[in-house]
Amino acid sequence: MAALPRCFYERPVVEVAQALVGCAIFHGECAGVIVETEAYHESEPACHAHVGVTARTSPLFEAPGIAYVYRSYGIHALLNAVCEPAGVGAAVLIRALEPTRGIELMRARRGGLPERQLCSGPGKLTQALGVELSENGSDLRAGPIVISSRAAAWRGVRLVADRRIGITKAPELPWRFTAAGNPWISRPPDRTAVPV
DNA sequence: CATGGGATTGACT
DNA sequence: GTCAATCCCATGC
Repeated sequence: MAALPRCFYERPVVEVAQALVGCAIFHGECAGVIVETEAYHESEPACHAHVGVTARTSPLFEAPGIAYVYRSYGIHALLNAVCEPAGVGAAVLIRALEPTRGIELMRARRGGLPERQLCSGPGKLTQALGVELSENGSDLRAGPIVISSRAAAWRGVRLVADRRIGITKAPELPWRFTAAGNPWISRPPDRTAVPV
C-alpha cells in the first residue's frame, strides 16, 4: 500500500479529516485503520495554531503531510497530520483506530487491556503504536509513521459528524468525524451528530 | 521568571 | 459521577 501523497493533505483540513477515516496507519510492526478524526484550523481558537507561529506550533505551518506530535496533560502524546498549504496552520487529530497488525505488541504496551481499549482514544493509540514526541515533524510518507490510502473494503465508508471532544473553545463546530456504527471509536456520536 | 491551562486517561466515590 | 497525574509552553509581570 502506497503512502498518501503530499497533495492529499494540501486541501481544506475538514475535507482531509473526512478522507482520512478508513485510511491505514503504520508504525513499526503495528498497524490499524483510522476510524475517528478531528479537524483543527488556525482560524478557530481550539487550534494550537490560532496563536500563530511559536516554538510549539511551528510544525503546523510547515509542509502538509508531516506529523504534529505534542504532549497533552503532561502525560500523553497526541498525533496529528498537518494539512493545507505551507504557511497555513491546520491539522487532523487522529483519535481512534481499529487495530489490524501487531495487536499483541499493542496489548503489551497498553497493560494487557482488551482489544477494544487498545486504540479507542488519541492518547491510547499513540501508546499502543509506540509513537513518541521525537517523531514530531516527521514525514507521514517516509516514516516512522506512515499513512496509506483506504483499502477496498473502506472505500465509500459512511461518516458521521459531531462536536469535537475535550475542548472548551469553539465547541460548536461539527469537526469530529467517525465511521458510522464503528465499534472502535472513542465514544459514540453526540446528539448533534449528522451524516456527512 | 512565575504562573496556569490543557485536543486525556484511569482510578476511585 | 469526580479528580489527580504531569509537563510543555504561552502568557504576563
